[in-house]
Amino acid sequence: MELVDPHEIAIRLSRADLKVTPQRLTIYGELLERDDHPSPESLYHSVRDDLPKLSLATVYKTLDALEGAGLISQVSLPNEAKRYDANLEPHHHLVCTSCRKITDFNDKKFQSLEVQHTESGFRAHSIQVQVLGLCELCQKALQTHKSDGEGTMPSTFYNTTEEKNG
Amino acid sequence: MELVDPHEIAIRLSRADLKVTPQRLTIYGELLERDDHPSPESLYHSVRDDLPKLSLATVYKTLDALEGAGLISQVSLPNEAKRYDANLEPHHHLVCTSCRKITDFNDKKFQSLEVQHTESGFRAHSIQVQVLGLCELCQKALQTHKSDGEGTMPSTFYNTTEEKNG
DNA sequence: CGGCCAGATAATAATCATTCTCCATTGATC
DNA sequence: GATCAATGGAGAATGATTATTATCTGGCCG
Repeated sequence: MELVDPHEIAIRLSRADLKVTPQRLTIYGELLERDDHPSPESLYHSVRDDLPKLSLATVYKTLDALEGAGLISQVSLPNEAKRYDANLEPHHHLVCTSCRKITDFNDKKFQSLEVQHTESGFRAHSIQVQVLGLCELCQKALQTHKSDGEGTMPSTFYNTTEEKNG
Repeated sequence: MELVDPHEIAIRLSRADLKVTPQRLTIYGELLERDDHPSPESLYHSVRDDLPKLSLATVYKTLDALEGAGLISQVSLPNEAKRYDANLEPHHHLVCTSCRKITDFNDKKFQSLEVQHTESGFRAHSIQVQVLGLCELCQKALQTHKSDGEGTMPSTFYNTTEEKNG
């Protein structure tokens, strides 16, 4: 996603009043390099080459700290482990309901949505949009294996606000 | 939310090829009457007057079955238990980041969002919008207790796609 | 009417993600 | 170098959810 050198990462940590440690440099650096919105587990496995002694709990703590400091954010799906995102620019997500890949997604129409709603006294401060569907690979896979009875499709995932086109 | 008589509920279950049982009638009926998007736990407690022997696992299974049949949907928040919604009309949600109340939300601008995106081959089929902010009660509570250092605000909840107004 | 089958339910154990507890380590400051 | 606070590691504990297994219920066949 972004190529950020360790020094820059260190600066960001310091600015956020987080102590600069190898664990944080590595985990945050890894997250910055990836654009697949990894889970804590996934990050844990990714950085074990660099930090063989790292414990999973530390990954969780580090991600909590980074999120608390506003350096990263969560992009979580129902019925799944947390996923994290180091891209702080306002953007939304394409979510593949088959392989669950999450892709960043920018669109003027969505970008410009205002959140000044005061319905029933609610004061909005941000908005999240998730576009659900099938990524290119899963479309192909489903076409190829159509005779399998669509078994690749998870049975219960995201039923809210289906478009009514049928 | 809706007042649906047991007979109507029974019809819906039958149409969905679900056997009509007291548990399902009660749980689905309860969910239809509520507009707070309850969790399985919450539903479990709500219906214990009617079904004292009900087990929590049955609530989960019933909700799974109803969701699988397309009669209800999930509205889940990160770091929380599942929440369910019996309102199948296309709509979105206002989420209070303090008390986590979820309110249904309809807006033409959001309603009309098309999901014909084919970015990088992605085929969209539905869209979810969550508007995050503070409900009326929590706004008041925060104003009243301002001196408490905003302690009412959960530290980590939904950092994605903050509006940049400040 | 009594037994049988399928699906539904209850009770309980198991699983998974996540968090907590407790102690060791580190780094900054004196 | 000693001290204090923050951090990290190991593993236990927690909470939500799911799986397992046995029990129950209601329709159907004789």
